[in-house]
Amino acid sequence: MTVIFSKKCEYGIQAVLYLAAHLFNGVVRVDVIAKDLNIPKEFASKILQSLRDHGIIESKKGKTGGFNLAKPPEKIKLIDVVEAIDGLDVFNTCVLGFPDCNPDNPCPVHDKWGRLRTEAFNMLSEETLDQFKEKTLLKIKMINK
Amino acid sequence: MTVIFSKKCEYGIQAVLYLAAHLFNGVVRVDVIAKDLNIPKEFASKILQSLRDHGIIESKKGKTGGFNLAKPPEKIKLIDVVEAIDGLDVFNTCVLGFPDCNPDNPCPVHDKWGRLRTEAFNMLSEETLDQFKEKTLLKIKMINK
DNA sequence: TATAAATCGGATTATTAATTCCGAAAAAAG
DNA sequence: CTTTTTTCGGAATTAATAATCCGATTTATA
Repeated sequence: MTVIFSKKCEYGIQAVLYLAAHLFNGVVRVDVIAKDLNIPKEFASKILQSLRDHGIIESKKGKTGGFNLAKPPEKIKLIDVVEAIDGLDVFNTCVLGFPDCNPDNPCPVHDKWGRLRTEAFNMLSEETLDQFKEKTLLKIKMINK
Repeated sequence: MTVIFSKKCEYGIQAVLYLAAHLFNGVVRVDVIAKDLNIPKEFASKILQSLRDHGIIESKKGKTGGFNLAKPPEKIKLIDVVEAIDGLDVFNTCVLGFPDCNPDNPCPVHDKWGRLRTEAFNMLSEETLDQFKEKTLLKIKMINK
């Protein structure tokens, strides 16, 4: 096994990209999102609720209910979703699991890995959701083909 | 939660680095390794057995038994340990969990992430265990201080 | 050859992550 | 105001990973 983000986080990112790409107007129902992204519906529901609690998306209840982004897509970054669901520990914890890995007491790969980690963090922090729209639409179109 | 390598793999890497740094001659007992690295003894035992099955380390049974590297440290890379325990899926699977993520059908971060992933793979493939000896010794000295 | 000290390996337990179930509450529409 | 359709939220279940237990086997040594 090897994971970078938890399933929750992966699905959360997918869902947020999805919502950013489906900004006509109004909300999208969980079952639609879940179907389009191949996410178990009830699981998607939980994840969306959690993203709502974190202020990234918002929900409308009742008939005609569903979810949409809480802010314009230019104001949301992938790192926000990661932070909300998995937290930012990957970017601070030793890859090799050594205790107290820090510049004064580094693990054998501390420096090299640190650089990679920073690049990864930047990658998730630099672009905003609107910049992923085209690619997201293309990808989603392919999922259920 | 967020993980890159499983605990098994983290501990496995630590143990292999440890053995490479403790190349006097002869084997090291599991309980010594486990104590020095703060790994639960029985768990360490299982992981070492698995690394032995993969030909990375070897074991000597009975009194005066223990473990040592199966090959000289110049011939072992960290990626070998990763491959043996977690496999190489992280380097081939979509970070965002999208299905069928490949150049023809890329996820929104496919290219950028691909580059990072390659760097990570190289980092684990370029250096051999002997090159980590000094750093490993320093680190281990600090763990139980 | 008996004893002590180690690994071996299979089974079990514990913990955490992933997923599902379901009744309650909300809101639109007939 | 009743029905329909949706989110809400808490509990339960399942699956995967992490960790432990323990008796059997191996080997050195007294």
